[in-house]
Amino acid sequence: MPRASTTSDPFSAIAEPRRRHILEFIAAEERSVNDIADFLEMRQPSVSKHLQVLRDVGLVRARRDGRQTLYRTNADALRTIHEWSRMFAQHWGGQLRRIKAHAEEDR
Amino acid sequence: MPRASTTSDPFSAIAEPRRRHILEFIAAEERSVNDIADFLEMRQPSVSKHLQVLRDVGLVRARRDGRQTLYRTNADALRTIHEWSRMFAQHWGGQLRRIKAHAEEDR
DNA sequence: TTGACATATTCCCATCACGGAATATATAAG
DNA sequence: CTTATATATTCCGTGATGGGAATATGTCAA
Repeated sequence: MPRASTTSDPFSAIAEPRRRHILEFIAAEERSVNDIADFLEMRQPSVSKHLQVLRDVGLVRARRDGRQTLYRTNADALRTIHEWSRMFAQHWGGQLRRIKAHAEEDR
Repeated sequence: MPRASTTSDPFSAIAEPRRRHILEFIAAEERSVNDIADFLEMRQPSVSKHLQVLRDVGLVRARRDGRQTLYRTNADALRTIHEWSRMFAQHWGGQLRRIKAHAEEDR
């Protein structure tokens, strides 16, 4: 049986490096499909398909602006992943101070 | 082209729900292969194969103890994922902000 | 309408991940 | 050494994945 469907699980969606790159690029501000394609040196159809996957799992949102479609991250969905990985924080190495600092941040 | 090899990237490794379950189960204390298989109701070879993947990307460590092999999480590796998802933290709770900012709905 | 631009979708295909079953290896006990 | 237990590995079949190419859809301007 193959991996969990990429269109039903944020963890699978970010398994693809290209999709992580897209998320990183649009994190600061919304971008059009071609902006993404140009910056990441990908073909437009490939970008559109990745964006569709990211939309299906709720990791990005889209907004029409004339002929363009602007995409932005839905950071709240990425929070799921952050929370999950946080489960292991108690075993992280490093100073207690750093762990405390993270605890404060996540509040 | 398929997804990035599951044996080279922690993000791909945790894309599989079973592997996340394994990580969750052994997070508290190290466990043997059969303990994992019993608890998660999986076949032993399947567990061994998933553990091998997790070892290859450094997410778990193994220790021989007689006939058993005890596995534990390498939480520092999971920290990579935590840090990556933290990149989007500045936009968390942004749902309300966005609703205020844009009256128009997505697409 | 026609044409240019922007994005989405469809089809094809090589690749690879997963589970199942069988088997191999390793360690301990008798 | 032989046997039982614990885990690892191999082989196979099925099915999802992502890129490429072509095409479709959508939007604006003249």
